[in-house]
Amino acid sequence: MTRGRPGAVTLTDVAKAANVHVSTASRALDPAMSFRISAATVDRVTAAAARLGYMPDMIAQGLKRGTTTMVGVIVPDLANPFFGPLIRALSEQLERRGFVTLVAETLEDHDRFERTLNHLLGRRVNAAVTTAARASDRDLLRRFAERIPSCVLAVRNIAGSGLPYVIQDDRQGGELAAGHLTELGHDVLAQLHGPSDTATFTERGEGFRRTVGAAGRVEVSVGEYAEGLTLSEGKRLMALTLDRNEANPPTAVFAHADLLAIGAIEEIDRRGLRCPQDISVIGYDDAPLVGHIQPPLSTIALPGGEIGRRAGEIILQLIDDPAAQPDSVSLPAQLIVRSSTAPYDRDGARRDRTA
Amino acid sequence: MTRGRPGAVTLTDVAKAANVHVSTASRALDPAMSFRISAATVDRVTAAAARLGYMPDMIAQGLKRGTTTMVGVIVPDLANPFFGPLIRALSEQLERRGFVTLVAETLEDHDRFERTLNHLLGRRVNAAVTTAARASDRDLLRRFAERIPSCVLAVRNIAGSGLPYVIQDDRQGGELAAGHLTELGHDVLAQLHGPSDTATFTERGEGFRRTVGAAGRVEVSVGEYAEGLTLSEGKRLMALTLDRNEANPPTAVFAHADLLAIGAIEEIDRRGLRCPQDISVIGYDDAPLVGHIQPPLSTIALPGGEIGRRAGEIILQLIDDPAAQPDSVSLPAQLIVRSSTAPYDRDGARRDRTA
DNA sequence: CTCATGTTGCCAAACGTTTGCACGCTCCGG
DNA sequence: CCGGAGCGTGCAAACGTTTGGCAACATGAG
Repeated sequence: MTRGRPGAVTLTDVAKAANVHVSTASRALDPAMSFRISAATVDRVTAAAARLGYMPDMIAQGLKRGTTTMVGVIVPDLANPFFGPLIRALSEQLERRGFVTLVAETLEDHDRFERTLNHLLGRRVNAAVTTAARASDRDLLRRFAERIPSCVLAVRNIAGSGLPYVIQDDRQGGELAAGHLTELGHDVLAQLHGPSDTATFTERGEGFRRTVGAAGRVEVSVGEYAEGLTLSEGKRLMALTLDRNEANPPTAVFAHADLLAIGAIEEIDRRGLRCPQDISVIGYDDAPLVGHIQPPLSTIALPGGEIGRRAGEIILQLIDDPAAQPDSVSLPAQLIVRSSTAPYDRDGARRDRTA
Repeated sequence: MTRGRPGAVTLTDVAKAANVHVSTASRALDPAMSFRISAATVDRVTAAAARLGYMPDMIAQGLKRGTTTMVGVIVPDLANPFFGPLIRALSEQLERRGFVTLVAETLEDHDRFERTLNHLLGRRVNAAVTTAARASDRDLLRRFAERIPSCVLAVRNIAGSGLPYVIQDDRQGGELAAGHLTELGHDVLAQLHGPSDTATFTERGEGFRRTVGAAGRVEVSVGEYAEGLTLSEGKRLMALTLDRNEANPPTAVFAHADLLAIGAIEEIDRRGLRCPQDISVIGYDDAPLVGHIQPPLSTIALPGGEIGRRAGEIILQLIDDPAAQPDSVSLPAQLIVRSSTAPYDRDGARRDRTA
């Protein structure tokens, strides 16, 4: 016995009402098939369907057609405002073609990532885009990609996965951040590093480190990574950075995410220091609202909407032609200077230190 | 012919590998049914399933069982950071029981809301929670609720829908805002009103208006509503409020959402006025980060996470027992005073006005 | 009048599961 | 030794669709 929704009107009901066979009804309602059916019949069926309020059962349809018109999107953290615009752009893009979006969160946890992937697999999604992949997920991802018609990586690329991606040039982002800070005259800098094991962040880190080195400045490091892109991790890392470098404190820090940056500023405030006068902080993402925080955050713009949109395009392209080899895209990074970064004030700093 | 995923291993494959009938395999793998099957067989089937990497097809399962273990969640605007924590709490709650979350966005648009509902209906979701319902959606919602086993309204209640809800006492929220502002000595106040036709906002408006009236203060109104909870709408409404009340400008405004408040502050800045010295602004939601903006936003806390969690609980309760009459909940509002509201400075204001 | 041709709609199988029913076996008491 | 109980398993129908194949019928040409 089935627990079918009471009152659910099925195609059979429509067919009966229109006095045709269910298969005829099916074809009449399918624009791609209705050419085989006489106009009169099509009208009759359409009318009956409308009258009864027929609504195709996507589940049955999915079973038969092998396509569920669902796409999964995996993000690390739904509470990070950066992902809102990304998800929106993506689902807007897909909705136009009748696809619906399944969102899931990993919280940077490998097991959780795997569970999520399995979930999507079991639900036979037609496509998936993940913004949460880490290097250790590579094999997982490959097995996964074999069984999902189209997968794309967004924001975070995984080398050797063979999957198309839509990312930003993270190295360039790191370089931009470093360039900005060194131009402001900062001599000792630090990074608040995003989760290890993720190309996105190692690239940012690399780009930054090299540029700082090339400029003859010094980077102090605590060798710790954020475990998530959250305020509290930002505070923690900032505290660590300050505590472990009392002898030679950095005057500028590059946080790999806006949320980390804001947490860092909070910690700076808590210690009675000021941003940007005592310490400049630059973030990454240009998430919504960060231009309004105190102080308005300088950051590297990572255009979530654009990324979502492009990822959607690739998905669609792949769905139309599974054999297509879509071009991956790497967007240029863009520096946004606001007020959380300021020139290094040698005298001001000295004054504070001796006060 | 089917376009089934290549390499998808089905229950039939498992059964074959374990030398049992497919029905036996099905039972062996279902904890609720496996008591009818001998331990040896269960082991054999489980082993085979593991070996082959079997993964049940939720689509087929959904078709047969009439349950898809999907729940839809409808929000007005994914770019509003308020909803992140809500969605997270909800999906965390549901994930534990194997449900997966479908998110959709309405952008405050009735047609879009209807399309979304139909989508969810067609996909046979087991439950839905909407945070985007408006009064004009009531009938739609009722028809919908008849066909979805469990529906709950979150954040926004719809009178007469008969659906359980998880909201906040919005009237009290409005009262709190008004109380705070009048206590600070403001004599002429204004509201930046959320979308019309939505109880949530009319309640907030009512609560505010009455309290202001009871305190003998005056509320100037532009009779316009925000069309969405966005920065730009906040700017627009604030500009309107200032332009139309040049003779008697408000010194304090109550925005029905943090995003509106931030937009308002932006407009205030743009005009060379200062918040809170010239105009106090209080928001609503206590969305992530608003405590960090400039100036730190006073607001009424609307606990998204808590609401999501409670909505999840109700959903689960309803799923376990469709006849249950779950208790709706109305959370108390809480005033969060930060720095965007300040005492009315008669002299300062007069000085500015005559300057 | 017949036959090729084309149109229209019906039949039935299939997608991968679940589940009521019945079958066959073992065991045990009478 | 028979009969029923009880257990484990297999059979087949069903969930709501889609679709290849075919039957039925009409049309027009030879």
